[in-house]
Amino acid sequence: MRRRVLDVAEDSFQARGYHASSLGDLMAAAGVTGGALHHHFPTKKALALAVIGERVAAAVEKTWIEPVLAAASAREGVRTVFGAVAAELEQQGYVRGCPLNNLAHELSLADDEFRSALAGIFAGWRQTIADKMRADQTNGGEGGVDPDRFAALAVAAYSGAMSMAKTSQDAGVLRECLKGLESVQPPPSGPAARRRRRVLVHIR
Amino acid sequence: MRRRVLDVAEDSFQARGYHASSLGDLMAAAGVTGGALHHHFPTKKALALAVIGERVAAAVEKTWIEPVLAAASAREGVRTVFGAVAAELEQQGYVRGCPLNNLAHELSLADDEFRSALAGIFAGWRQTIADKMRADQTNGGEGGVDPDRFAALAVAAYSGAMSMAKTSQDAGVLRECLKGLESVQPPPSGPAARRRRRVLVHIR
DNA sequence: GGTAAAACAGACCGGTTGTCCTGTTTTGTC
DNA sequence: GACAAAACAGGACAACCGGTCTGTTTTACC
Repeated sequence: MRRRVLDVAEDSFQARGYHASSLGDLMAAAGVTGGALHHHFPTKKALALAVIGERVAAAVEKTWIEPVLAAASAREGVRTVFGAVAAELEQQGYVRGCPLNNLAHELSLADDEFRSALAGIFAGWRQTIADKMRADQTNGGEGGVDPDRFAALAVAAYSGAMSMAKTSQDAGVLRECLKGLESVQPPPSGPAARRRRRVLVHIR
Repeated sequence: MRRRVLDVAEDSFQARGYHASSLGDLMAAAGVTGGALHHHFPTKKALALAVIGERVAAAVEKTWIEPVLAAASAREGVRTVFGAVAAELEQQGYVRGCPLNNLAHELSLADDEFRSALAGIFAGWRQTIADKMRADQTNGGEGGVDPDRFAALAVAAYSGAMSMAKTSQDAGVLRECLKGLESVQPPPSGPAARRRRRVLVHIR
């Protein structure tokens, strides 16, 4: 029963947002009475906090963290996720946006508990990519590019691309941004640049 | 009077969002009676449409379009805007996010009129950067990088960085992403590059 | 300075929202 | 099978929301 409420809430929060999702609608959609809902989630805020902590975090984990960790490199992981998400969106024909971003925009200024919960997910997401790239570098690959910088850019590009994709209802911008991300190379400054590039070619 | 309402609405929509801004609050904050408000904006939706068309578009124009057009190059324009916004946010000590993005997330799935109005602003923004870079290229500068690709990435990176900055209440990620963007270089040409690219595509 | 339209005032209403409260049923445990 | 705790049912309610309505005042123009 608790799970049913969470399912419906997760879906409705993404499709309509937090404020536009009334508890009445959620109750009807989940087939749950007011008493039952209030038992598991005393307030609407508690419900949202649960959705963020249990569902949104899990979605990021499944969509991003796991594929990145499983990939051959950070770069490859980013490429894989962008491609997979773009393909999924194109197949389903509409774009509802990134659950994390959607809630982050609506809630992070409204309440500090919301904000820190969402910020934690963002931080973990970035750190996974950065750590992965650091591992790549100690393994001899991926010269020059700053891991934290790359991770921040990858997450920002994804989030921003999803915003535009949602607004234009067209996933094409995701592919555009991925191609742009592919062009992120270590800055060709000084003689070190040539060496780096050689290394990059080498390991492939 | 109409201007006063728009001022207050613009501010409240950015600080609290559309749904969380009640007309009662807006009336009180603007010192306007219900009748006056209803005279200028028959519905709340009409008010939001006016805010988007007159204020949000103008904000993007002033923050992005004008500086980019005035800059020596598209790249330089992007650099300038990122720096200026980061500096402004750091000075004021809090982050309310990008007005366009905030409303885009909350409204683009709710109503198609909202959606297309917001999508138009996004499109104009991207096109300005892309056109600027095309001009750079015909003037001999900026080789290799695809203008549309760069524009999409710049806008996405900015939007996404603002999302994270808003969620973490820290503008630092903006500077990180700018540094990442600086590393966007035309893909190295030559046999080595071609080989690498082939491998990358193959993996997908 | 008369007049029509626009601008504004302020009360009002139906509907909805989130929350709370009192019972009833189910579950787990000795 | 007694019994306490958790799970659930369902109504009640006070606050609030957006929208509408009827008047009054200001403005613009001939």
